[in-house]
Amino acid sequence: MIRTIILGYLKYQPMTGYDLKQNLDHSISHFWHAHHSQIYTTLRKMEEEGLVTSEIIPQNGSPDRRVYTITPAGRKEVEDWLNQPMTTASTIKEEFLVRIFFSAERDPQEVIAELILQRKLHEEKLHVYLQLQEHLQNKIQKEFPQLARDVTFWLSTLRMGMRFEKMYMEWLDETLNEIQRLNEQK
Amino acid sequence: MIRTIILGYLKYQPMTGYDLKQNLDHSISHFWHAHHSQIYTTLRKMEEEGLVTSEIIPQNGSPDRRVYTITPAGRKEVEDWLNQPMTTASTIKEEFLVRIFFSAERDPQEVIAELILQRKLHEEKLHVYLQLQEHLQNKIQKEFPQLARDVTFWLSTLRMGMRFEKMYMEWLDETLNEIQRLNEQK
DNA sequence: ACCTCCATGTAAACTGTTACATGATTCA
DNA sequence: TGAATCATGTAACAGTTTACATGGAGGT
Repeated sequence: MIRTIILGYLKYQPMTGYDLKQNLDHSISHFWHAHHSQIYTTLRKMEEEGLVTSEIIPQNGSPDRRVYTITPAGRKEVEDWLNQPMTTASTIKEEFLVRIFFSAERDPQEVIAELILQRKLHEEKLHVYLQLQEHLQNKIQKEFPQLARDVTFWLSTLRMGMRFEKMYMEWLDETLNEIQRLNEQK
Repeated sequence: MIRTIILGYLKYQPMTGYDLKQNLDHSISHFWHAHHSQIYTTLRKMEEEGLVTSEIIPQNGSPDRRVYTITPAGRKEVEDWLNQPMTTASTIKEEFLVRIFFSAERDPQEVIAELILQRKLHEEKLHVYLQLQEHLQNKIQKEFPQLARDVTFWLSTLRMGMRFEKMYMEWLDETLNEIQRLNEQK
């Protein structure tokens, strides 16, 4: 997956591993996170496979920048992937739900404290998404009108992020109430 | 993670790798999926580490069953994990959002078709959750009253699943409308 | 005759995370 | 003086997926 994401970005313009990491961290990382180590090694591997080429740009002081450019073969790989529709619903991996699943015997007060903490964390995420949305709408869309169509799609994924966080918070509230009720019954 | 999940299950009763797989497939797999190969190898590793013990139960015909039992050290591992509250919001990996993120240049009709297919798939998932909910409420909860408290927590995770699928469907509808609008403008 | 279920495993490949490692510049 | 940013990489490990492999029992 990270290969496709890198290629998808390089379709816009040549970039270094560092640039890619910066870009990811403010966009796709919200639904597909990657460490810089993975990005650098994947870029090297893709260069061997002829999907990207690289050129070293010397810097005054500090390490040289290695700028990667997508090749026609690289373009083909992303496009083939995009043209092959997804026929399954993606499976999620949600550690917090695993915890709740096995929490029946835990001290309810500790479970409640954990739910409250999660609520705070998800609220913060929602806040980040709201700011990103504003940034996309008020800066990117105006400064780069040629990206208008792309921004529409980026905003869609952001709206999913916001829906997700709101839904998560509602569920946390619901679960909190339920555990409190369970506690009072005894 | 799969280690903890296995231990969490073995706390209820001794089980074989096969049993674990069956159980997972109808519960936790909705938010943490595992293949049988991983379960079998993890069980072996955990036996070496003293977290579980195994006993072979011969079958008439067909392979023997290897039944795993949790040890005190195993119990401690799950409990320690549960007592250490989670202090981050889990990061999601949602392949479909990656696709949407990079879909600006795709043929809108194909994107729309893919959204419609996803909608169907998520509707089916919701349906499965509804059936599981009914099963938990009307069978398990009545046949095993000693599990009442556990069932409450299991139902909570199911409700998250249902909220998630509903939210996803709403987002798909929203996105579908938006792409259609985008298309008509041109 | 064929499919599904029961039941177990190994091996290889792929993917992802954590830790180690360096070093200049800029800002508080 | 110390932290953050720019900029790159390697190595070891952990976790996950895919493919290969076997074979009886019971139902259609």
